[in-house]
Formats: sequence, C-alpha cells, structure tokens
Amino acid sequence: MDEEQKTSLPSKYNPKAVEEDRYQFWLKGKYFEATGDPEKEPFTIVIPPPNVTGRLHLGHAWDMTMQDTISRMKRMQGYDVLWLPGMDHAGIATQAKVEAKLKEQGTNRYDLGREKFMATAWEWKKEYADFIRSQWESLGLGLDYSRERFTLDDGLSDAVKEVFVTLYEKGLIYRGEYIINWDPKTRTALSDIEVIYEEVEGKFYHMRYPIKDSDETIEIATTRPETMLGDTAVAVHPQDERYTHLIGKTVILPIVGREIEIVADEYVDMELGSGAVKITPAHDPNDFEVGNRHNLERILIMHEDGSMNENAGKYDGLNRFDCRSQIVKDLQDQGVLFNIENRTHQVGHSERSGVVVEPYLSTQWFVHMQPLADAAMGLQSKEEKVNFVPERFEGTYLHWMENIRDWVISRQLWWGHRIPAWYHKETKEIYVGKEAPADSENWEQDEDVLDTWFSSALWPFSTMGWPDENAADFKRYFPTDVLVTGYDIIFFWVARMIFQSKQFTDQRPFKDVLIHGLIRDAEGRKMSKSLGNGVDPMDVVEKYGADSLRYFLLTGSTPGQDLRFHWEKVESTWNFANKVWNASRFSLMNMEGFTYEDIDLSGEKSLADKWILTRLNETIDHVTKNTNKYEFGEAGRHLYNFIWDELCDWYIEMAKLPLYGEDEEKKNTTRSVLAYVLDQTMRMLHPFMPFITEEIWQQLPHVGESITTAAWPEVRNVFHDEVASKEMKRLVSIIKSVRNIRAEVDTPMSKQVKLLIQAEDNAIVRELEKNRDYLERFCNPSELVISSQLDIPEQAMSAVITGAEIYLPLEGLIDFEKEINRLERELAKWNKEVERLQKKLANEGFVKKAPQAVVDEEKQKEQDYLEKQAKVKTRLEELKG
RNA sequence: GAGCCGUUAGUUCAGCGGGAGAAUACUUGCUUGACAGGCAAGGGGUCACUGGUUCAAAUCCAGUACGGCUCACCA
Repeated sequence: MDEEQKTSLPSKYNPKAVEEDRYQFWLKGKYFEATGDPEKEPFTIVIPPPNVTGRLHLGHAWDMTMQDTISRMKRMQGYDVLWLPGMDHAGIATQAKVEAKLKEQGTNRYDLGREKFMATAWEWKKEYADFIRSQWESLGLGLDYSRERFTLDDGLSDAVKEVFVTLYEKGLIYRGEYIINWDPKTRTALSDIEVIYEEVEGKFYHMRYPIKDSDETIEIATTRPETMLGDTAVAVHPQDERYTHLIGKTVILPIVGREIEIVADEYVDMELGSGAVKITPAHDPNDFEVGNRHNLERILIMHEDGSMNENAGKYDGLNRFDCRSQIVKDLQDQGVLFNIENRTHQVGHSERSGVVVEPYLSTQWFVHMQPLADAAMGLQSKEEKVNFVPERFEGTYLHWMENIRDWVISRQLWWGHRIPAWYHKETKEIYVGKEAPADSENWEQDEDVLDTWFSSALWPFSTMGWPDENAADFKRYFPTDVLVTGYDIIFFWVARMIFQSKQFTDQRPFKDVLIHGLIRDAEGRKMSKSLGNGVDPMDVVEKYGADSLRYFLLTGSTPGQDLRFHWEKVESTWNFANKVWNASRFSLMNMEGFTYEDIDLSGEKSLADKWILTRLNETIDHVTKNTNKYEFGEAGRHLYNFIWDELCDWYIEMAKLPLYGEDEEKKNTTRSVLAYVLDQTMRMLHPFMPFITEEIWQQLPHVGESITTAAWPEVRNVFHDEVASKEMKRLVSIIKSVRNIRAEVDTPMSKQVKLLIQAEDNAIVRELEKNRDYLERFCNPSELVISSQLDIPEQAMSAVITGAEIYLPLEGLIDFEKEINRLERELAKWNKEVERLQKKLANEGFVKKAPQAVVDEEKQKEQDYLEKQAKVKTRLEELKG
C-alpha cells in the first residue's frame, strides 16, 4: 500500500490520461518547429498532403506515423528537422463532394454560379482541414504548423502559374483537339491513370454494312454499337486479300444513310475478327489516329453529359445506354446486326465518379511528356538519383516513364487552379501569362482548371517559397530527404514530382522515397466504403491509444508490403505499452527522492548491471541501424525483446535484490543503472510511442524540457562487458534448468528443496559463488551447495549445462522411469546434434571451403555438446545401475 | 500478353546462404511485495512443389502450382 502512494502512476496504463494535453505541451514548446539553426544539418520531409474531402483513414495514419517516427528520431539525432504539413484541394474529389452536398440542398453549381460555388467549397475546405488537424493531433504527429500549406494558397498558385507559363513558352504545354477520357457525370476530362479498367460482362455485336452499288456487305464488330452513328470510314489491312477489291469503295452506313469510304490502314489486325474495323474518329483513340491519316471527318455524337446530340439523328436526347438498346433493336430489325455474342471485356470507369468513361473528342491542354520524362529518367543514372525503398519500385517507376503519354491537364471544374490562358474575344488569339492581358475587357480567361496533380507535382518546392529561388526555406530545406507514400500513387504523384522538380530546380525532389503498401482488413480485402470494412483510426486511438496504433502500424509489415489490420494485434501492442508502463512504475516506486544528480554509474556494478548495460548497447546499435534503414519492424522487435524479456523478466527481477536490501551504495548503483537504462530506452522508443515515453521520461530523473528534444542514445563501449554476458548466460541456464526440473516433478517454486551444483573447475565455483544471491533468489533452495567435488546424491533430478551439472535431491518425488525417459530424450538430442556436427566437420569440403570463423564455431559447439552428451550418458547409467 | 509481390506454427507475420523465430491462440502450473492485460513451463512447421548452383539452401537460380497487384491489348 505504501508503495502505491509513492508514485503517481496507476497500475494500469491508461492511454487517455497519458495522451491528454500532451500535444498542446509539445506545440507550446515549439519542439516541432524547424529552427533554422546553422549549427545543425537540416532534415526535411514534406507530408503527402491529404485531400480535404474527408477524414483520414488508416492508410494515412500508417503513412504519417512512419514520417513522424523518422522525423522524431532525426530531431533527437541533432538534425534541424522540418516536417512540413499541408493539404490538397483535390479538385475533382472535393468538387464532387461539394456538389453532392448542394444536391441535397436542392441546388447545383450552375444555379449557384462560379463565385458562390467557390465560397461553398472554401467553407467545406475549412471544415475538413480543421478535422484533419485534430486527427494529426490525436496521432501525435510532430508537424511544423508555422509552415503549413494548402495547394490553393497564393504562393503555391504562383508556382503553378510559373510552371504553366514556362512550360507553355518552351512548347511543353499545348492546347489541342484530341481524344481524351471523358467522365460524363462530372463532365470533365480525365488523365489516363484516372481511368480504372474493370472487367464487365458485355456484349459483342456483329454487323454487316452494305456496300454501295453492290450486293456485297462488309462485316464488322463492336462492343459499343451506338458509336456507329459517328462512323466515318471502315478500315481494312492493305495486304488483306479478302478486301483488296473493296478498298476505295463506299459503304452506306445503316440508319444514318451516310456514305463512308473503305480505307486501308496498317493499324488493322488481319487475324482479328473479320479483319474489317468501323472507324469512329471522335469516339475512339485508335480511330482518331486512323482518321488523321486519312483525313476523315470527326463526328461527335454525344453531349458532355453522355446523352446523344443532334448528330445522332432520331436518337438525339437519349442517354448513351438507352441509345444502345434502341439502336441494337433497330439494327436487328434492319438485318444489319446479325449476331450478339456474350463477352467479358475491360471497361474504363472514372476513378472518382465510378461511371463508364467515354473516349471523347475535345479541346484540352496537354503536357508534352517525352522531354520531361527523358530528363527525369536521366537522373536515375546519376549519383543524385532518387533512391526507392524497396528498390524494386524504381523499376515500376521507370517502366511507366518509358511508356509515358502526353498528360491531359485541363479539367472542366471550378475548384482548382484556373488555367492562366486568355482568348481574344475577336481574334481568338491565345495569351498565356501569369497575369491577365492588359486590355482585359477584350480577353476571356479559360474556364477550366488544372488537374490537381499538376499542383501536387510541385509540392516539395512550391511549399518552400519557390519560384523565389532565394527563399530561405527553399535554399535550406530543399531537396527534401525522404518522401513516404504508398505504391498506389507512384504514377500519380511520385513520378510527376520527380520530372517537375528536375525541370524546374534541376534537382531530385527527395533523396529517398519510402514506399509502403495498402492497409487491408483481417481477411486481406481492401478497406472500402462499399464493403463497409473500413476501420476509423480514431476508433483505434479511442480504444487503445495512439501509441498502440502507431506501434502496430510500424511493426506490422516490412517496406513495400501490405498490412492486415487485426484488432488482436493492436491489443497485444497495448499489452506492450502496459508492460513499459509497469516497469517504469516499479522503477519509480524504488527511486523516491532519487534525482538526476544522484545518477552515478561509476560505482561497483553487479552482474545484472553489467549485463543489462551491455545489452542496452547492443539494442541501441540494432535500433539505430534498422530505423535508419526504415526497418521499423526489426527495430521495434529489438526494443520489444529488450524491454520485455531482458529488462523486465531478468534485470528488474535481479535488481530487486539490492533494491530490497540494506546496502545503500548498492541500492544507489542499481537505481542509477535503472534510471539510465530506462531513460535511454524511453528515448529509443519515443519515435514509436511518443506519448507514453514522454510521460515516463518526465517522471524519471532527467534534465531538459521534453524527450522530443533529448539526444538519441549512443553506444557506450565502456559498458560493453563480454565476461558479464557469459556469466549471465550460465546463470540463466542454471535457473531455467531448475525451473524445468521443478515443473517436471510438479514442485512449486515456493516449496524449498536442496540445490547442488557441481562446477567443472574452481573458476566456475568462484563465479557461481559470486552470484550465489541470484541463485538463491531465483531458485529458492533450502540449501545451495556449489563445489567442484560434489557427493552426488543417488535420488536426484539433474541437468547438464555448460561448465556445470546441477542436482536437485527430490527423494520420494522422483518417478525414476519418467526421469530415465527424460534423460534418454535429452541424450538422443545431444546424440543427434553431435552426429550432425561431426558429419559436418568430417566433410572435407566444409573444413576447406567454409570461413574459418564458421568452422571454429562448429568445433566449439561440438566440444560443448560432446561434454553434455557424456555427462547425460553417465547420469543415465548411474540411474539405471 | 508483359512485369511485380506473396506462399514459413491454428492465425497474423519476421528471418533471406551456416543449428526453424515472434506475437497471438492453445495446454499445464503459479494469491511470486510493477504488471493475472502478469509469471513460469510446454505442445505445435517435409519453410507450396520440382529441378539446379553450393562444402552448406527456408534463404540463391530456373521452372510449376495457387493467391494478389500493376501495365498493355481487346475494333
């Protein structure tokens, strides 16, 4: 009871109490703000700006936790860390949400008008930005809010204009009429990667077009029969003997009655279908190319909303799907359509609205990609390349860049960066510039905005003051050090940042790019709204705390792999936090009045002290190396093992000896070691679990305001002690053997029995005598005899360890048959091991070719096992005899 | 059609050339002066399959099967 009052820590870890107000404390101390300290080396991360469309999901939490872990560690390692926060206006996605909201209110953007619509969208943005910031807070992210950016900020908009104008002047941006992917729901153009191809059960319609002045027909097939309304040719392969006589002839297009030509074009594949293809230049990208080669008319048959237009004749006004059914019926009636085949095929859908995308002839702005891609790819052969982690994603990136096509950047939306192009009302001349032309009344600005990714592509430098190349942040913090993102946006974002950065700053945007996978549910399915299997990170934080969620996310997979979400795993992480909590609680209970000044590591250390300090060193080494490689799983596992198995299960138990004893000097040394080890451990754990470690660190003897700015632990070789490690190993084997035997004969540890240890030589006797206290505490014997010449009792259980044998005389308790059985099993084990090793060592190839160290190690093991084998054998003979 | 990833304990995943690991679940004991969300002991795997390289393969190479992803094509 007394101890309970000595510390303010409750016995059960309560994340809510620990996390509350902590973030405000950090913000108040400005620990997350980049200092610009010239003494320090800068280290920069820019956040992948989340869309202001809604709440953050687990994927965001994962992504941002990794960045937070990296930046917290770097800050502790003495870097001037800038982790720059911000958000993305997410043009099409946000506009869709705002429009849905308007629809609920019974209005729409056209009724509202551009200006009022924009005001509504800005309100939306504010609401969600606040929400996102509160989520960042809940996760404990160490962001520098003094530098927060939004993609529609003035500075970023200026960068967008600068880039657009420059690329236009260099001829790398052009405007033209091409086939693009059209989303009839949101009524905007989409880039190729915004189209998701899905397999659908469709139909394949076979038709015969009549040839003018002939009885012949030509067979064609299509999955989109309604597009025949826009056909302006039929194409065949020039070498196709079936059709050579028809080339140049005229086909009468059914229903429409239009006369169209049969052209020869090598695009046609003779092997496929009938070998003849209908050509619809305004509604198919390949047909568009064919049309260009043959100067064909382009007939657009749809409105922007996907309904048929006046060129569709009697179908004018029908939506595209109704038109299809109607036209199929009509063509069947006319005998033109003679066969309908079922066929599954890939159909493009809009990534945002989900509707079927229509290839559509339209005037849009494009980026001419080849020169930009070439320059970006050139970077990868240089020293200053972008390092993909894991490396294989570099291949994914390069493959895409090699096959790059021009990028449609105009979007028929309002929410975004308006294209800085003006058209002269009379002359139709185009003006492109950062500002409107002087006689503005004669000019009209392009109604469209730019693809969201056009501005995100500039994020690593537009957020730092560029295009002002002398901006302080740009000079100091660019290029950034690492970008953390998922493999699903390598094309959308990573690739585009690289080529824009190369083009405009002549540098890579980031040195490393750490790619992670997707979060999946427990069954391995993608988390999605339609499945309803999504998990809200805030629910996890609510239940188990941010630290548990973070540790789970960090250690749950390896770089590049997907991660399955399991509540049980988060729960087991909470157990770990609870363990950390209680180990600290125990330590603090035994450190009342002990201050930072009292810490003294120069005194005479116990075996436990020497051993734990050695293990601490090794842990620091592992954790630092693995975290630097972004191997958070490995780093976390080392910390977990160190804390739970070594610090708690062994060191703290051993430390109870002096702590509960009377010797003040020993007590102080133990307190010092405990305080030191805990302090160092909390520091290492801090980037993983920032809240709990800050709380504990604040209560431990410490100097400094916050663990966030405490120095990262360093390996201290003075504490490295091989001898202690070896001694500890022997001690642990003895204790485990005793526990083992007791379990075997069902003797609880509370029941005292005699323990005899037969040491191999006097050195080992001395060693064990020195550690007698530990043996007594852990084995609880009624009497402990350590000797090199022991009278071995007849009725005893025994175990063999390196350098010693132990005996527990358990008269009356021993089931000799069982014991003989056990020893025989053990002997069999040693026999097997010895045999394996001897076979290996007898292998000439092994001894000759394997590294000497490996051979030596195996020889050593052979000796050890031989010894054990012999002892077990002797013991067995004694028992049998 | 091309490429990438995965296949290891009941489950989720590490390990990636030298004796099969963790967490969780399971079994058995334990009112152990931090923690029963704990402690201790234990069972559980032809490391998908077939070949090859090597003194040595879960680990490297080739192929096969199954699962997943990406890109391209599909008139």
